[in-house]
Amino acid sequence: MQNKYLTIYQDIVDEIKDAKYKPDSKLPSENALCEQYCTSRETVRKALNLLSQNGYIQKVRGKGSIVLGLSKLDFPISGVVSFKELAQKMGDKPRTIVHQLHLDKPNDTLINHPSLTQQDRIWEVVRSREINGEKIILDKDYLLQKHVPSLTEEICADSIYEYLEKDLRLQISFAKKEIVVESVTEEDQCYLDVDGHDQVVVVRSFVYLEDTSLIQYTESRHRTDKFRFVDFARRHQP
Amino acid sequence: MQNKYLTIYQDIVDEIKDAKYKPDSKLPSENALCEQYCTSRETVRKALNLLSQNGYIQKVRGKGSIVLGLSKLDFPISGVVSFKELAQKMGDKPRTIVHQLHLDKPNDTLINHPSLTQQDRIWEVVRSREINGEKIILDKDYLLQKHVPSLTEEICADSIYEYLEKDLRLQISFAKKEIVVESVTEEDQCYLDVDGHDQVVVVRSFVYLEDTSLIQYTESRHRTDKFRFVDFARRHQP
DNA sequence: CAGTGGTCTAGACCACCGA
DNA sequence: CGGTGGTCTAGACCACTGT
Repeated sequence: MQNKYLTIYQDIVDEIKDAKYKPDSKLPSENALCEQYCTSRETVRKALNLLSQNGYIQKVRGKGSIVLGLSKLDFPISGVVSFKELAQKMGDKPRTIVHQLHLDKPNDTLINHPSLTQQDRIWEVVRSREINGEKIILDKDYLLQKHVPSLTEEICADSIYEYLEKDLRLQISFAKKEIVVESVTEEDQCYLDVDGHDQVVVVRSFVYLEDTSLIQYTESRHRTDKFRFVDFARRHQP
Repeated sequence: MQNKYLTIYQDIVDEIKDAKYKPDSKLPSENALCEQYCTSRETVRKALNLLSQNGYIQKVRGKGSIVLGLSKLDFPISGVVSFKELAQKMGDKPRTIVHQLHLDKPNDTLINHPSLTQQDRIWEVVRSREINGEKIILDKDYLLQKHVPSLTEEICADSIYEYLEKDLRLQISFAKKEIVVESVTEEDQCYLDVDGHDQVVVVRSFVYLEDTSLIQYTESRHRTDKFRFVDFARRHQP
């Protein structure tokens, strides 16, 4: 069995999704949940804080914990999510076309990164993502060979993330992400159905492992008319 | 004096910014911090968790807390941030031009929102934001009069957020945000220096108070060449 | 007022890491 | 092995909400 507080968290998430706790209604009080789960209050509070951070509830002092409308469900991208997870949520038939896959020296973007030395070799992967028959995303991935010794076309056509986490047992921890709009390049025109657009949305991410070492740099280029980024943001006081 | 754990948090943030704790070095252990701040371990851990959530450190079990490179400093937008806060970080001279300010019935976007009734009246504010002499952002704000009884041009030209939080003492709690790219409208051409662009980045936000009631809907329309969204995302396991 | 969530304490045991 | 962070407990006091 896993953590007690994660169990409670998952339990309540399920109950919210099953509408046993309805939006705008209140969760049982923390003390009540302590009894229900036979645990201490701090443990219950850990679970509730997770629920709050992930947008399921809102805690109000002196009143209780209010269940929010199901914000999470229509979150295409938020945090670090892979294309496969995303496509599955959208219920479409995704297709991935691998255009390039080879080892190379670090490029200009990576060469100065502190986690890298000149000797490091980088897997360079270029893929188009197709949804409903249209190539709307161009993904350029750069993976450090010291963390990912080998890589095949089959893996790239499926999901690199899944391979990293399930097979290599690597723990992705966090990512720094930038979203900007840029002009289409020749490469975009070659690998995307640009459909007359002259700009693309570019999402650049540096992805890190639990020990804070860089494992991947990604440039994800989206056709502007198909791009949507949804976020749930708490105003942090500190 | 404020919270003990917030004090510790702020203290360490300052020390990271002053380079007393350097990137890739380790923070003192939790037990050491307990002694240093004369407090219990859970309190220290609360502060460290905040640091971790905000991208200052990365905790590694069995090793310690590693100071990350200063990610937060070059974050133009992340979470809920006002234009004034943003402009100040960029060190530019911002200017706000108020084009419209009046009370009206809820529009199509708001009419079906659960926090609203047909009787509610909405402050409608249209403003251009100018940086370095160019009008690059068009902000369309809709504020619920039941939460914001009165509004003046002076307030809108300064900062609505500051007025809400400092004067009205309202606690902004969270926001649901969407980012998409759309074609420029006539209104954009009228109030923005579109400069030949035919698309804008649109950030739509629903802003909520601590009691989960809606206070504001905002449409922020950015010239694509000046838009940049930076995010620090942790992969959440649960 | 009683009940709620927010903070804090002083312990405990565990899993993990490095020497 | 000792030191680290991760989890958990059983209490305590506080600030806030409603009635």
